[in-house]
Amino acid sequence: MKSIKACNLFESFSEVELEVIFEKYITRHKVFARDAVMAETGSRLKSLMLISRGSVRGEMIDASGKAVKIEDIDAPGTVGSAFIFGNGILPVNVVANMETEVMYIEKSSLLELMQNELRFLIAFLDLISLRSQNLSQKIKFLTFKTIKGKFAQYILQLAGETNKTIYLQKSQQEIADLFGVTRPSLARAVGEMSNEGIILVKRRAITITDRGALIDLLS
Amino acid sequence: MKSIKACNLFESFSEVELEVIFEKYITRHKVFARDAVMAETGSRLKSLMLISRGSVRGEMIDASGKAVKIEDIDAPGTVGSAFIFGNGILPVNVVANMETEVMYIEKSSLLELMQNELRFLIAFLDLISLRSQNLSQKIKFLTFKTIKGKFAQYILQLAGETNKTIYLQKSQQEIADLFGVTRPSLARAVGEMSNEGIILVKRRAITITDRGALIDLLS
DNA sequence: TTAAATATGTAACATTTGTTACAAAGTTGG
DNA sequence: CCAACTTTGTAACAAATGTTACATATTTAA
Repeated sequence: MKSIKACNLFESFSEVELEVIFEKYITRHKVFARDAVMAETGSRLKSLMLISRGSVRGEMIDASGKAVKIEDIDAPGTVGSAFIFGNGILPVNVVANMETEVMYIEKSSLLELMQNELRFLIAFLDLISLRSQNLSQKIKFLTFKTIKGKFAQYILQLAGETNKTIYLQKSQQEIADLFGVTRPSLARAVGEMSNEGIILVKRRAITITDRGALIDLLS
Repeated sequence: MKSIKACNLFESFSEVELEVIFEKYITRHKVFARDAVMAETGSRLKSLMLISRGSVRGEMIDASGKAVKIEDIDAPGTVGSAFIFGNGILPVNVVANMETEVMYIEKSSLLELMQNELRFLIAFLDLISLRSQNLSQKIKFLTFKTIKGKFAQYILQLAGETNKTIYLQKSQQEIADLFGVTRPSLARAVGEMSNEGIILVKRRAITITDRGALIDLLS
């Protein structure tokens, strides 16, 4: 119960209200083992999945059968909010990263809740809107043409307006995966930016020495 | 009136019903000249914009001030459906591609309509969900590594399991934008696939001659 | 119908990124 | 402390994509 309250969807509801909602609308829940496929690409979603414990990933499968991770969603979170409406077709496989517990709310129940509870309507609209906004941000990021541009964007974002020195929290490999590039290519780009005097690199500590040049790399 | 009916949002409503909605909720409208900025990055949206005539584009401005077109929205369409909720901050400049007429519906009116009219609620959820799904698809294409792979994915999806010949509904430039590549690069990739005997290209008509090779390109 | 605008096909060359391989620097567990 | 492992730095070469330019085909508008 605490776990679904933690989902943004329900944060405005009291314990008592949640009790009622839970009784009325959460008709089933399920526990999946690590690496279990919880929902398959191409299937039609009939219920929203509330992740109350654990973590899942969305994987896209290309026609050759290779899996590509698109995103992770950890508890407490929701899966499928943007796919239960529209055409309803799930574009990813949803796979459990670890033992994961899921509660289901039927689409009809969602509509009922939205019509009866303005708070829920607003929370749901906020949820899918935020998701949309995150996707937009990700596209902006993927659209940066060069690796240097991506890295410039990345460290400028970490540094904010004023900071000069930041410490990378991810390994080169993880950052490369985030950018959709290879690790040596990222290392080379960082090395060149260092040689050009734009940044000062000491392993994971990055000092910005020429913010203007970094900004130029964005365009 | 006809023009707002054409928006998916209102297609289930009769002329008479629309008349009432129009009177009650459309409190202002405005005409913008070509290249006029209709809404600015960072502003807080208070109303949904219904494009009843013309065409607009969303432009992102990077830190160096350069504009990058993210998408076009033609009449009849809506602007801001995914940004009026969530944090409410518009991430793009909305600019008129030509003389464009816009009608506004306040956020509060939207909520009222959604609570009172199930058809409208579903139409709005469908609208923002479809948008989300389009963004997901774009990310999918941006993530495929080679242009040939992207194009293979694209036409396999259009062709389905059985079709051999498809007709591209978008121009090379539009497809290139979707992929995040340049138009000549896309043309070259398509030309090479044609030379390799994988597909047969006659302008926008594409015939799949070697489905196996297409699938190999995905990995 | 014709001129203008738009879309497509193609080419040469520059740039960026991938691939592969290895060395050096750091980290971890015994 | 040491050995095994991981992460980072670097290089040479291959492959993919971008850039620029122009010709040709098609569509649109006058």
